[in-house]
Amino acid sequence: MNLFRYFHDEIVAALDRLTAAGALPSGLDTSRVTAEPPRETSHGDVATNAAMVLAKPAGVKPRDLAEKLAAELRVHPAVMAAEIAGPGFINLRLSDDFWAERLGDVLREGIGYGESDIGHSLRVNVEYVSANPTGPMHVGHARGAVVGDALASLLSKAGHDVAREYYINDAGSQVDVLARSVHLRYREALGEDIGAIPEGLYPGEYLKASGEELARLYGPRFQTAPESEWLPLFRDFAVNAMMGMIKSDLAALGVRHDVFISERGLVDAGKVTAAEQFLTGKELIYEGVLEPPKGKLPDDWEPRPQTLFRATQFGDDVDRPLKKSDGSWTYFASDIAYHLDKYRRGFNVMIDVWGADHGGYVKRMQAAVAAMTGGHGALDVKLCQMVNLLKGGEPYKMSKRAGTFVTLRDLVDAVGRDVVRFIMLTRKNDAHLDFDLDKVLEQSRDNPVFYVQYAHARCYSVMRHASEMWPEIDPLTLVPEPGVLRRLTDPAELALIRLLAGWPRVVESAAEAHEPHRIAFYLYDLAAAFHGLWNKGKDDSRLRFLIEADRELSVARLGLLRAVTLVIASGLGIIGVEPMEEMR
RNA sequence: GCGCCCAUAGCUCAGUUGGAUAGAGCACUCGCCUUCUAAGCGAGAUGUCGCAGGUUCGAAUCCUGCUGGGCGCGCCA
Repeated sequence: MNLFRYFHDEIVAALDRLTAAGALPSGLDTSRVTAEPPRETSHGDVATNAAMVLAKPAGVKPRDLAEKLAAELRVHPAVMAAEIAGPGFINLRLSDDFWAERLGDVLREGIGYGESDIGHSLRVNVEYVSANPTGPMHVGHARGAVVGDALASLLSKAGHDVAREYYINDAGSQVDVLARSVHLRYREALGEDIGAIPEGLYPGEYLKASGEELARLYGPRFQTAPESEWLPLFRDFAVNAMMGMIKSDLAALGVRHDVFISERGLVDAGKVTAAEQFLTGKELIYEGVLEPPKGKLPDDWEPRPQTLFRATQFGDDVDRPLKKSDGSWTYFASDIAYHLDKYRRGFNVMIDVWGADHGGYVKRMQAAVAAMTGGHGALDVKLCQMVNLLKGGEPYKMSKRAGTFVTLRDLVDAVGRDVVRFIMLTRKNDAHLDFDLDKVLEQSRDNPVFYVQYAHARCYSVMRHASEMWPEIDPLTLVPEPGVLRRLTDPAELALIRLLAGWPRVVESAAEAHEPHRIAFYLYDLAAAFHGLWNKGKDDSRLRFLIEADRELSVARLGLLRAVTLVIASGLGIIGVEPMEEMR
């Protein structure tokens, strides 16, 4: 239950009653009425702007409307007080019983607490990673991988039917370069001295294994053969090998995809041609010559007729080419086909997670989606900014001399999957992220991964103690009676309950905004509130969780602890991090 | 030159889709602390929300124009 959604509905119902009683004119638009947590907790539990938003259309003064609405809301059994404040806010204070019931919700619903149906099982397609199959993934890919994976989990939790996709760019010239690079390694494996890797080919050592494998499979058969005889064969082999490596790296990060779509597969199936014909049928394609970019003219620029898509009709700055001069499709053309394919597979909502260096590509893709779906499909692109690797506060130098760079696998091996995943969500996706290899392993409050994990582990520690103290109690399945939970009356305890009760709203709003980082920030806040309560117990022994002389109060507090573990585990589940029960 | 993203406390960043007196951590100052798990706790101070206009009951948030930084700009993906 999202209690703010609940009270929003209660407020609208109260307004309807006022309308029915003739106190308000009929036909008021209540779409701008909100029910939110007040910024200042001292203002109460739920604040609504209803009186301010409706005063003008209703032709009454905000405070007069607020008085009537507040009186109506006070009738609600959970509303202890409805106060009018500021320019016309109504602040609701909810009863302790109400909060005890919300805590009961957490305990009854367990790990599923916070799940929502706002997605209405609508299908959403999240495409992420989609790294070129030409080499191992680097640190930058890790961010997109985590953001996409967590976003997919988040949308799922919010009630969407989510597909996680990876688009394999295996049709462009880059994979031909890959094939040639592997052919060189193949000759090397056959005993040739290949010398330095020529400019323009991939120099990485990781291609040696593929070269050796091909040498075993084919012997010297293609050693001096013309390119046309081996290129497709070597290309497919190498792409497969690279995808195997990428999938294994992703598995190390705990990132998974439901579907892998091959660009070449789309081309071979004629889907790019079909997309072009579809757009041609809408008269959105023409042969034309583009203006050169102003200010910065490429050296070899010359006017050239091209097959262009009328992107400008859909908000882009210029029309965009679909074909290269050799007649093959541009990446854009096959990406249009890919997104049309997604749409035809039933995804009206598409989310792509890209690196920020692809930012200039967003408008044309959205233009294409708008054109192909007649405005019925929506594409949201999440651009992930760069990750700066640091060590001890200093930039972490990659060793170019050795030809190595920091791969995703290196990173996971160095600090662990869970750390990588959590840290990647400690900034919103469009902000630069500093990743300090030392700091993320620190055991301190500055390290959010540790701080959240430690809160979870501390709860388990107390629950273990409780089992020793009262062997008949199972803290892991405990659901205390409402009357017992009502014994939680300390302001710090109630604040923690309020935070827990806010979890469903966090899930919903983060899902609506497509912003998984909000989950990480919420978990940090929750951990801080829990640690704060713990620390109060140091000063005041009456606030310790377990009080041997008061079993009932201890049971209530064990319920609170269990709720904390459930919500933390639920949030970490979205991020893809394993909650720890012990941190020794 | 054009487009997109960003600009919030000394530092690193949140800011609930337009709400009330803009928050947290670090650093700083002053106290306390040897534990239900140690990786500390409490209190204090900190702002031209880049600048200038506009929209309205109300703007860090939306619009316009500047300034500064990042990314991109026809056959790479």
